[in-house]
Amino acid sequence: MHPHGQPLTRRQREILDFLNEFIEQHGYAPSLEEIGRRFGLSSLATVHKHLTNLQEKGFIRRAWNRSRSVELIPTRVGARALDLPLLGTVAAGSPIEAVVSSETVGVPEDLVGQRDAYALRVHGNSMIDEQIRDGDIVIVEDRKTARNGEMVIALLNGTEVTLKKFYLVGRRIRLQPANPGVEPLLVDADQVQIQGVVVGVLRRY
Amino acid sequence: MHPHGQPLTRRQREILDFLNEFIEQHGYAPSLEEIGRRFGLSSLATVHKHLTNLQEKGFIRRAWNRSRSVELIPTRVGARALDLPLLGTVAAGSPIEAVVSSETVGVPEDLVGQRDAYALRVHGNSMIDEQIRDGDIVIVEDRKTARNGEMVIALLNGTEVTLKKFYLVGRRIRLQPANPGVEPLLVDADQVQIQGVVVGVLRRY
DNA sequence: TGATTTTCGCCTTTTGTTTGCATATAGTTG
DNA sequence: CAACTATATGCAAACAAAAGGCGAAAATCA
Repeated sequence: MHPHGQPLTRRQREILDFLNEFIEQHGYAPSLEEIGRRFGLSSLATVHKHLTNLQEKGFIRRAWNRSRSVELIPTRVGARALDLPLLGTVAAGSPIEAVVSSETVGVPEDLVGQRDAYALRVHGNSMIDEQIRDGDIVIVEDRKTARNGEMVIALLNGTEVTLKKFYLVGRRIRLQPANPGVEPLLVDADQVQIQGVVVGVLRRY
Repeated sequence: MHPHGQPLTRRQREILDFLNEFIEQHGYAPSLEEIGRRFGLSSLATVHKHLTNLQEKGFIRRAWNRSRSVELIPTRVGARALDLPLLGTVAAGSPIEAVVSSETVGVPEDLVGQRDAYALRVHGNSMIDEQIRDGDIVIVEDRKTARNGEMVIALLNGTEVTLKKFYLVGRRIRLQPANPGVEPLLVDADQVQIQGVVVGVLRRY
């Protein structure tokens, strides 16, 4: 459970939580006074002692006598991650907005196979019935073919790009929206081009 | 979160942010005077010292005595993934089944801070209203404290472990289930222990 | 030459460190 | 159990060093 050394006391845990939160928010560490104020401690010596304890237990690191120099010691890094390009935004029914920026998203490598893949940010709640919400990132495997039930990025008539579920019905293709209120599309196979298949979803809170 | 060397102070962070923003907008770096004007500094020596500090900490690079020569050192070297332990299965209302197996899950490092975290597999569809479905993996940051609206792993009376949304109401804590049909729990603060906060969701198709 | 950057003292504010003392609590041992 | 020990937690004050700041002069670049 704890990749670090010894277990923490309640107080130490609270302080560590605060450090984590503060650094996350501000981009720099709190001063001893700020820590003390947060916990109602009137003496900086107390805070200093706590930090020393956290350091000895291996949870933080400090430079000597340096302002705001506490650093959290990161958890072990093990697996590799792929840096997939974040190609744009997609919402059911509207075309992908291509993003010029070279934004990338770190993705665990076992989420995507050997093939090429990219990421799209989901816009709107139209896929909510597939448990995909606004802001989520979908991992798309770059494939031209799909199997029944897979969620695909489909290009219709060379213009419209949508995110729908894929079903092959005879010689036709049914594209089922995630939203049950919207009618499914039934089109000829040569009018739709599969751009990719959704293989994963990533959400951060 | 900081792939660079040493941590920054507040002022240094502000100046670095400004550099970042300025270069982004103009395509070239600001002069010392422009930096000083932005922060109300009347002496360029002050600005120069700040830049020197930022350089020593490895955040910027400068050419000697050349105008507007500050360059930002790219912040992310490469995407890594943490190998988080898959500690067990959780379903709202039922305790976590601890899994002894040393299964791990690759998680993009920017999904979790630098703090301890672990993963839980979600069982059942009781969290479906939070767009979390059966089989999803939630990333849990190991924290003892939570803020309102966060989804937490809560230990009740030392026995029952549930996944609920956290709200602090006066001296009490309201634990709101994801399923709207289930009544929220209102308990004293000392009867509930936060085991962690959900910071991300991972799904593969 | 003009616009910038560097360097040099000197100052104030912020921040971390240390020392001394006190209480609570948990674990250990006679 | 009582006594002992170690650790965690806390306060207050004194101290030292880093960070932040100033103005002016020197050095460079274009």
